Amino acid sequence: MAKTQTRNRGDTEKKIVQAAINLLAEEGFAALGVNKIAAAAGVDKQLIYRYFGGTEGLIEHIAQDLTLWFGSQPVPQKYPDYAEMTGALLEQYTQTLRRDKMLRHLLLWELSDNSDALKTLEKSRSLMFGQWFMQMKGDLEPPADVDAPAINALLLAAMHYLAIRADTLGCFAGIPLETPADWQRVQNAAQSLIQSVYKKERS
Amino acid sequence: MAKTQTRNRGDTEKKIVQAAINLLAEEGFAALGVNKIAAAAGVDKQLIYRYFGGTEGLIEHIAQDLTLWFGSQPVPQKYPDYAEMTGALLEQYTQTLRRDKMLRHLLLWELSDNSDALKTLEKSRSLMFGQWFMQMKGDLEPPADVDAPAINALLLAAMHYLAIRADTLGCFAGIPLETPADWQRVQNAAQSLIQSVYKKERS
DNA sequence: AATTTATGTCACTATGTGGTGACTTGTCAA
DNA sequence: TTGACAAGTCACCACATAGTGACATAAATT
Repeated sequence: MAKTQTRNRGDTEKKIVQAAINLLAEEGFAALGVNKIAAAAGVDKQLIYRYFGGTEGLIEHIAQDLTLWFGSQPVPQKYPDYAEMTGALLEQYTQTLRRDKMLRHLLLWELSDNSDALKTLEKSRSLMFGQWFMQMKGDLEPPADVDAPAINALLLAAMHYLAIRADTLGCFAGIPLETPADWQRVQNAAQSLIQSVYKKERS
Repeated sequence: MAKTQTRNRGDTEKKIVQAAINLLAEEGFAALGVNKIAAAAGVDKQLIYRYFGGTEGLIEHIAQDLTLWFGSQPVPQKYPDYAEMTGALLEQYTQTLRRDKMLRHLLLWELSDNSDALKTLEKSRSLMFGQWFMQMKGDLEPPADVDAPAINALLLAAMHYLAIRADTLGCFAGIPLETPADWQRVQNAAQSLIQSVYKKERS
């Protein structure tokens, strides 16, 4: 059989990182302490300090793993105009948001904590999102009389908030956020906003 | 001089509640522990257990104070149509959101915690907001072909997210959220969405 | 004035957290 | 085979948290 070592730094490092990611995905950032991570990894917490320099170092280390995690977005297509492209992007992104509990935990974490580790993590994630957007955008341009970046930010922000909120309250402003039908309604509302603001008049 | 008692349950109860509210306003819900509240109120924590039954009971007790706190919204006016009214409402609410750090802390708390106390707090706040909305709405009606409640929820959700996010990251999706000019841009984008979706065609 | 009630104070337990020094032991090279 | 270094283990510290029992004293009641 293969040479199985009882002591292997690389393996335990992976175990620690994986335990932290799982913990974040399942219980949220509040559970991300040295003790819990060590317990979840089946490892002494001393090793977290030795190999990563504590929780902060560990977070910085898993940042790249996380950004890669979210980098696996669907393939870009060609869209007829800016409105269609924005609509498709928002729809896709919202579905990802609804499926990936870890992403929601991460976004909530960004809202709650302002440590340096989180800032770098947000920065790289934001960068990767920007690249994805540019890829989908292609050479499409929004109408000159609307502030497309601000409008995109508004709609993304709304989806972020509603997705996080669905985990705890399950509704917002009288709009339920539980069933797929509930979310279809939200999606439709967002699409109507996009359509009307970008195609309000085709002179 | 007035009869000043050194021992007065009513006074210390008020001190405790006020300390909790101040703590929430300044440091957020993470600081809302029995120890910190007692220290801030200059009172032994034992009294918190005796009078309120611990932190949870205290939270339920201050819920009404908080809802009253946010109930002091500006006077409603008359607006020509639904779009104008919605726009004014969103603008007013966003300004409140930007000014009141405690409100932001409360909203973040609602996203992070799903205890029963928070649910009741959210419910009463939501109810009060609904009344305020109805008061501003009057007999105005949105166009029949748009899902106005969902659109309102989207825009409010966006503002919630951006307001909370401004406290930590200071920007979102490439849109800065620091200066009044930054926020004016966001407001303009929201207004353009409202205008276009409600007035897309006046056939 | 005496007594009872309730208000306030203190000390303490139990638990969890981040963090560190000292120790044993496996692994690999000389 | 032997020695050295790294990997892993354990015991501890200091601190903060929630929660409780026992006690002193001010205030109200008799």
